[in-house]
Amino acid sequence: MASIKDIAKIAGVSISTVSYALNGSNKVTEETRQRIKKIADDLKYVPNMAARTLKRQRTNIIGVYVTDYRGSFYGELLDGIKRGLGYYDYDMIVCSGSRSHLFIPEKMIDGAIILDSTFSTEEITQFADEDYNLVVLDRELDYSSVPQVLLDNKGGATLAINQLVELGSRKVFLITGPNGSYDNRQRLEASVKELERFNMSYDVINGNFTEASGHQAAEFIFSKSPQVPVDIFAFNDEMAIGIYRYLKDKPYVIGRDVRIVGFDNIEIGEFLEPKLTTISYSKHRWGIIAAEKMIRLVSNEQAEDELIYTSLVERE
Amino acid sequence: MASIKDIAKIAGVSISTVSYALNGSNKVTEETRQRIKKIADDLKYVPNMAARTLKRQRTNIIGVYVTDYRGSFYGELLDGIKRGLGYYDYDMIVCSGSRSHLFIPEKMIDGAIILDSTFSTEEITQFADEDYNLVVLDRELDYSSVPQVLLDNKGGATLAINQLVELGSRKVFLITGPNGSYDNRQRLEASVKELERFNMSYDVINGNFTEASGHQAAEFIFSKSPQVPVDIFAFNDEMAIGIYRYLKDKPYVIGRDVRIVGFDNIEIGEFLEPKLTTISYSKHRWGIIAAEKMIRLVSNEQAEDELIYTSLVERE
DNA sequence: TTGTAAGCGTTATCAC
DNA sequence: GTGATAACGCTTACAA
Repeated sequence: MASIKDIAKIAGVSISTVSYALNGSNKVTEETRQRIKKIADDLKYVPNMAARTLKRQRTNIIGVYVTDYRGSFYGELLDGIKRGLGYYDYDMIVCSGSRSHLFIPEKMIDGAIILDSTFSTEEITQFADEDYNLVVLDRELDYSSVPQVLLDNKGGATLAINQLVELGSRKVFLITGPNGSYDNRQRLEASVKELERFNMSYDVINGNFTEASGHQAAEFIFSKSPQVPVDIFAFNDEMAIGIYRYLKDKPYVIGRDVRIVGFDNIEIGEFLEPKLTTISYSKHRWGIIAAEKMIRLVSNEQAEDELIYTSLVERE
Repeated sequence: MASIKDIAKIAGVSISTVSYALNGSNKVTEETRQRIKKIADDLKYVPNMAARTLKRQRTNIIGVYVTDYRGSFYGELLDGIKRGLGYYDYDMIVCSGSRSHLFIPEKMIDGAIILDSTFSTEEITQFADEDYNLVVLDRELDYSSVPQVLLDNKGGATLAINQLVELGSRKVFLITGPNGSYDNRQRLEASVKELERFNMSYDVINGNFTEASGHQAAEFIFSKSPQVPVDIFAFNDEMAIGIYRYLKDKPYVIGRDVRIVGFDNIEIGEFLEPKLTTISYSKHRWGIIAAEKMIRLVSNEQAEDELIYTSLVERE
């Protein structure tokens, strides 16, 4: 509410003196600084963001865009980003929905970290052409100015297939995500490649990363009374959970008659019975690295693409 | 990048004409409006947020403050708030961490919806005194200008106890949240009151709403080889999950030897074996109502407190 | 119907 | 060391 004008009036100095005093310039005596700071505190002065931004042409805020707020997937990632940005005195806000895409050209934020399928790649490249600072976590882009921090989906899928191979699998059901998803395409490509290397047969069943689609896929598989053991690589854990749910009142025993590998290592997996074997990676680290890339961008430094490696979590 | 100045220059008009044309004022001919709009589009003009805010003195953005980003708890709530605000042309950003509290006095946001224990109640009342628009979801406050949208914790706790009573319970273990939590205190108070009404005995075991503390509580209870059935009211689902995990390799059978009621109805509950009985409420509706209160505030209308009612979800 | 100009709250450049 | 003052990009009352 109070502005530097008010402070200046009370202190009997000009507004520029107030500004200098408050911003720690050495152009003002220690004594006046103290006096002015005291008045500012008494008035509970806080600089107006809009005015400061208008002048400075930056906000020190980074926007993180997510597809939606649901799911236990984002929490750790956001924590990581926030931590990474905090080291460098940047604030973070989390946004979702296409209206908030406007924050970018409006210059409300100094940069955007994107894990949000409501951004079209075209939209992103347009922003990139206009020199906004962007980091993408959910797609490949042929834009050297937009660093990508991507999951090593191929490595993860290869690990998953190998695990099934080691268990003696002869045939694998692949339950995929939606076609539009970059992660899905990568996982599929690597899985097929690895399966063919071992000369194994496989069936591709289209899912869409939701628990419901996993349930459906299981229905499809088991309604044909397949030969046990049935081996399944679900391209994410949520779909694997759908399979668990389908099998709950069926005679098939998970771990013996059905072997499932998931992807993402979401929290629930550990509470399933039996615990879900899955492909894991550090979401926290993913966030920290994304933040680092963004910091480099706003500092006008070059930022390289980076891969987040995966590992197999073998459970029951 | 392009400003109305650029547009004015190209169109050969003054900046005010551009502003009028773009803001749909009827002070300019349809013809010039079209011409100017065309140029603006070509230049990909987007108004600068800081400048507009500085002039208008509002941002049309509401900040939602959460304690942290983890847990599957917030997703639906945020969805609800976003939906509720969207109806009225307000944007929403999600914030966490004490640094971002500054957004409020900086006037970066027109109001704050708070579900964030890092706000002290003193801080909130100070902001309220300075006439910022606040809605709280996580505490009681004697401030008529700050509407509260609270869970009916007492109703929920009463339901939980009644459920155990109906199952024939004689004694109940209450596993609480942290002392500082308003929700926890309410649940405890109502539970005790209800238990005493039925003349039942009970033990209070201090937890802190984390899964780990639920696990510990279970360890404490079962290490004393208690008389079965053991009846437990865990003040949230996460702690109930901790109990499940503890009991996994123990001889006690949940549903027969141990009966547990949780609180919150988080998603995981349905995948536990057996499914978790819990106290439920619509997080989505909670969010929508919180948004409505905020809209009333920014419209300078009176907003009443409101309670979000709970129900028992009886599972296995 | 269009243009001029003041003002929003800061920061920063220049005189003094 | 301090004070005027221009500038950031926009909206809007008023003048033309």
